[in-house]
Amino acid sequence: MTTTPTRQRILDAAIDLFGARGVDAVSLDEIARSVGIRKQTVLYWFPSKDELVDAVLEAVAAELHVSIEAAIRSADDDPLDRVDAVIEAVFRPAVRRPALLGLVREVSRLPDARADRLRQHVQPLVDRGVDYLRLEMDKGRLRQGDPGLVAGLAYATVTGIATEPEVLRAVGWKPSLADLRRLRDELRSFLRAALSPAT
Amino acid sequence: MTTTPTRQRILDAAIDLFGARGVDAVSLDEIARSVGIRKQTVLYWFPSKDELVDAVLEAVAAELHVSIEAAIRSADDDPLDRVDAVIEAVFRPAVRRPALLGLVREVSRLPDARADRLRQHVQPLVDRGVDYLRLEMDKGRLRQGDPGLVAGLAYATVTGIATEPEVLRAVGWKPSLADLRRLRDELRSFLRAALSPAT
DNA sequence: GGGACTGTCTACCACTTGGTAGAGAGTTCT
DNA sequence: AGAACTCTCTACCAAGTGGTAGACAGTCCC
Repeated sequence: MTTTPTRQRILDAAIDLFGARGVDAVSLDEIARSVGIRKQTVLYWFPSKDELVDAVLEAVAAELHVSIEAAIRSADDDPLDRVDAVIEAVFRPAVRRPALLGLVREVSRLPDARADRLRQHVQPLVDRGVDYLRLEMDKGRLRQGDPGLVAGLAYATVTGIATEPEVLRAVGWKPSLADLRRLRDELRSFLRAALSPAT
Repeated sequence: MTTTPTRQRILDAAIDLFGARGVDAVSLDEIARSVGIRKQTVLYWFPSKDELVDAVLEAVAAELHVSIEAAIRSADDDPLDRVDAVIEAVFRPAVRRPALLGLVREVSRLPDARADRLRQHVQPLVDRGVDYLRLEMDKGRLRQGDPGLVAGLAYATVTGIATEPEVLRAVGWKPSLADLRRLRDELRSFLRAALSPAT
């Protein structure tokens, strides 16, 4: 039998639930129920809720890391094309699993200690991205600005739009495949315009 | 005596706590404690937690509405200047009270019924904004695009950056007054570039 | 003065939370 | 065969949740 092992099933369910409604609002009982086991089995695999949260965040970070890394490597030299590739890399898994980016947002309400630990994990990726932006700005292939803040703003745009379906509904957007494509294209134009060098 | 009335003090505390940590993670007991009263007094003013949440959301929506409305009226004709003014209008109250935009984000995890009600409340403002963008796009004073999605993206950028201090810390930003100004200026350039008509 | 009203409180209640203790069934090792 | 190990379970528990009932003091109106 190749049934997914219990641990992984718990992790999957936790990603979806935590991402959709927040860590605090989801109980171990609810996670267990959605997997079809008892809460105590959850606590067997993850000795406490805190450790489950850690494991979930690490898994998500790793998944996005791999996806982004691959996108950058396969894109060609132009920095705007690379930005496109990263958007694509973040968008695809997020569509398959809408809760994923919601989880990223959960980080901002984590206790400091855990947030620090997670940031250390992601910091090298961030630093490389920022260095890259600075380099391309110097070359004149991206609009001048503070590379760190520009990176933060681009990130905010992508995660913001992906995690606030309410906003999109307010402007008449529906979660269909066609509208999803429209959104992706518009996001691409938006960021290209925001990042293109002044003419 | 002109001490703030109890009801208002409860509302203020609830805005801060809900905004910082989410509606689900904050108990009535905690709100009461932070005001210096008992939970039952909270329940006297707001018959249930749900009604408190409603009141909090409505108060925040009203505050932002007024602030944005005033900013638009006082800005001059150029659409990019008006966008600047709106950013300023959203930024200033958000700095004075960091939890404010966090609360806006809470909307996306509200039960549908409540979210709908709140959206109805804000819909006219949104519609006017989108119509305005469309008009200026037609005049060629803003970059062409889907006005609704562009509005959503700009909104996502502003609220995203304001509600994710973790991200900013990762790129070396500190919550000082000088850095705050740098952030505001960078946000302004970013959105100007994203919205300016193609040359 | 006496009743109605207002605002805050204490005392509970049923329910849910994260977590502990340990039983019991299968499997693996020797 | 039997010991050790792995996994899932039932049975609890203390603490906290949103909410109800009603006592009590002060003020206002007649």
